[in-house]
Amino acid sequence: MIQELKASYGRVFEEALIAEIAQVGTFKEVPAGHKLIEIGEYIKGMPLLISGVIKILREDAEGDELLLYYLEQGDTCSMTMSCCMGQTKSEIRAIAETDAKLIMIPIRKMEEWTAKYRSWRNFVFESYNSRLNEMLQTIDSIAFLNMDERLVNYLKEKARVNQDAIIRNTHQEIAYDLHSSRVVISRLLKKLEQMGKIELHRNYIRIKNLD
Amino acid sequence: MIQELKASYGRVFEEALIAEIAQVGTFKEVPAGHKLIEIGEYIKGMPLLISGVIKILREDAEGDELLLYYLEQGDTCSMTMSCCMGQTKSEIRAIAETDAKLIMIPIRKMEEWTAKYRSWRNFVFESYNSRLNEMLQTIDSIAFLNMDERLVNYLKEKARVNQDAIIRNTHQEIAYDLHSSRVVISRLLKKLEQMGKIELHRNYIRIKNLD
DNA sequence: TTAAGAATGTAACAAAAGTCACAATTTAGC
DNA sequence: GCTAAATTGTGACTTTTGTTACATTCTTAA
Repeated sequence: MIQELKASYGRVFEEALIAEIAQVGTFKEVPAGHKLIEIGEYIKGMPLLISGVIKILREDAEGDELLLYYLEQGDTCSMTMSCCMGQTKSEIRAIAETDAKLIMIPIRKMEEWTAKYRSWRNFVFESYNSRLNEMLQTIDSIAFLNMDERLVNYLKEKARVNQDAIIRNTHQEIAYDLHSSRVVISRLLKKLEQMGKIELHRNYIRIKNLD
Repeated sequence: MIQELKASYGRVFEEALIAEIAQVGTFKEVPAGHKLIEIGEYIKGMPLLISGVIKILREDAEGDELLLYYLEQGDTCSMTMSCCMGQTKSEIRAIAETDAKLIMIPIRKMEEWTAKYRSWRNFVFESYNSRLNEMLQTIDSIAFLNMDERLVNYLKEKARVNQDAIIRNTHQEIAYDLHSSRVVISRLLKKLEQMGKIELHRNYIRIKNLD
């Protein structure tokens, strides 16, 4: 565990903190598709992502979903932090987008380390920061863009986090993430294909040029 | 200044911190409509809101606006914090919704107090927390609700923060906040009036019953 | 007092997104 | 192989939202 910690967080945390994390943290490996946190659940610990991608979703009362953002290597879940602090239930769902490795930190350590380690404070603040900015981007998308532009951004972002020009999703799954309907997504994807920007196949989409 | 600080933050901060704030903070009083922060500006200090209401807006490249949330007594601006930390430009615009009193804290004190005062740490975390949750609510509104429901929520929230059943705005101003068009808002307001939920007047709206 | 500007009301139309229905094709399990 | 389920394509239609145009009323400033 120490090696993986150092690889991902060696430049972020000081030695002493790394050692503490290795001592109290528990290593966890989850497969793609695994649900890490469900809406309404109480949080057991705070995750530090070592490798892989986690997607964070919001859901409304009717069960309609919306993709908020992705967590990548070196990220943690601010929502989780906020839940830990207030002892409240989770407002979001977290699902492994790819196979992922992470380290779970017990909640009680958070406050302790915030007082003790400057690097931990910076990490926590920067993390909150990134999440706030990602939320702003999400808001920009749904407030200011049409569905065709949101779809293009979605495909780009998904290709980026997975480092793969092939999007392995059905139209229905994409529709869920964007909180739209399958028919609408199929229609817009077909248009993108006709423009030569993507290639459509069953169960996957090849990105050719989305600029 | 000490009295006002104690009234708003006496139960939040310990004595020693209150004294420090009084020492290094500068008191500021601004009228309704005053612009506190503009998008792209660098932040000079961190505001602690003593009284009044501040509205936080997002704007896209074309200049289209969207109301994100309101800050009330006891709140601070997490966006500002995040900007201070990273030395980046502001992502949002802040405008006084009512006359407001606030105390500006120099940036350099933030990191110092985070290490020194437990109550400051809690305050900062809770503040980030509140803002994340408000952003989530904003996302819920624009992603999951139709404009008529968003309008009702807007009127309710505005009446709540101003503690006034009279909304002193033109339809155009409401349209800007909701990122819609004046005609659409007029149309929906007229419907609400016909349902007996509000009364329309020139330059103001009286809320009768929005439940 | 009067003209200009601001605010609101409203009809007609256009665009974006969602819904329904059903066909065609592929895949998986028996 | 065969059937059922999953996936995609598409036409027709509805709903929601936005746009354009213009009338009416109120306010303000010359």
